[in-house]
Amino acid sequence: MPQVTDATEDGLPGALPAFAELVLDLVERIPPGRVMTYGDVAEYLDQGGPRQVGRVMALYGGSVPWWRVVRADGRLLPGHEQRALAHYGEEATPLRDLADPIRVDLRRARWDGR
DNA sequence: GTGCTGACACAGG
DNA sequence: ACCTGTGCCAGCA
Repeated sequence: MPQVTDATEDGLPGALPAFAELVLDLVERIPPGRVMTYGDVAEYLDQGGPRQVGRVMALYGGSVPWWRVVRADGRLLPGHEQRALAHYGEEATPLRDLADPIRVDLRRARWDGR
């Protein structure tokens, strides 16, 4: 059926919470070389908060370009820096440093959905 | 219903 | 650069 099932009801197995769907959809459409902060994602969706976004990413982030979602400081996910750095190299994401805590240059890489 | 947890943000030290 | 406390909201035992 061409109709889109409302995933708000998690009665079906494999169905994700509505908020999770929104977050994943948004993250998936972040263009290469760009990033969004957790707070930005929540603000863009106009619901939930940074923590909820983080939780969704922790659970389902494995299916989306999670490296395009960083902290407000531009810092990467602890433990995944190496992984994200490899992607940044491919997507030419502007970085601020390479020695100290690897940080993204939000000044240029921040994506606001436009 | 309560309480803890979490891939956060911000302010202070 | 680091850690701590507080506020925020959703999911789960």
